[in-house]
Amino acid sequence: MPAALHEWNLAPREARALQTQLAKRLELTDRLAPVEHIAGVDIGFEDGGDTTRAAVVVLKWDPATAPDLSVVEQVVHREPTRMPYIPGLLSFREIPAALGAFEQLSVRPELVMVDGQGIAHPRRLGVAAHLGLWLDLPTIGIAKSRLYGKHAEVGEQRGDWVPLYAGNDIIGAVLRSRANVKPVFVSPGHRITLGTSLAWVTRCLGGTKLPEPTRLADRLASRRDQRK
DNA sequence: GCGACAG
DNA sequence: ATCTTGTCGC
Repeated sequence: MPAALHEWNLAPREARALQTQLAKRLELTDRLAPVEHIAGVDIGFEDGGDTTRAAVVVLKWDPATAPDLSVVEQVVHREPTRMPYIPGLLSFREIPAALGAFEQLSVRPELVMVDGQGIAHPRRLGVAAHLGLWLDLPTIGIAKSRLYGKHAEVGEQRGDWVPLYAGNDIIGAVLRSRANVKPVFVSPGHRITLGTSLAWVTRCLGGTKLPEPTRLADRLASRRDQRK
C-alpha cells in the first residue's frame, strides 16, 4: 500500500502513537540555509468543510525593505477533506493538502511559517513540526490561540513575550505581536530554535498581529479576500 | 469523573 | 475553520 495512504488514514489511537515517534526526529537546533525566501502556509475550507484549501505564499526576504516583502509566488491547492478536526491531530487533517500546494511550487523556500503550533503540542508534534519533517525544511509555528502549555501574562508592549512551559521545558513563546491584540503563540517546528524563531517572526512583523508570510497565506486560504 | 481543546 | 454587517476604538 502507498505509504502516504498509511500515514494519513490513521485512527486517533495510531495517529497519536505516530506523533510520539515522529517527535523524536525533530531537530530543535538551528540548521538553516541562508534565507532568501520565506513561505507562509495556511489551510481553509469550502463547501461546509467538504473541500480543503491549502495556500502557500513565498516572499523574497530583503532586510532592506522588511517587513515589506515582495510576493514571488503563491499557490492555492484544493482537495477533498479527509478527516474531521480533532484537537491534537490537526496535522493529519491539514498536511496532505499543504503538501499538494508545495508540489506546485517552483521556488524552494529556506524557511516556512505555518499557521498552527510547532512543538507546543501534547506530544510535541504540532502541524508546523510535522510539516517540517515532511518537507525537511526549517519551520516555525505561529498560532492564534493556545493548545498546550502554561504561561504567565504577557506584557502589553509590542514585542513583549513570555515563555510557554510544558513542565520545566520551554516549548514556545507567547508574543505580543501587536498592542491591544491577543498575543500569538510562537513555537519552533523543525531545524530551528525558539530564539531564532522569535527573531524571524519579529522581523516579518509589520504593524499587524501576524507576520507577513502567514498573514498573506491566511488571506489566500480564507474565503473573503480571494473568492472562488 | 470533569474540563480543555491549534484550525 | 465556518456561518456573517455594521460598528466601536486607536
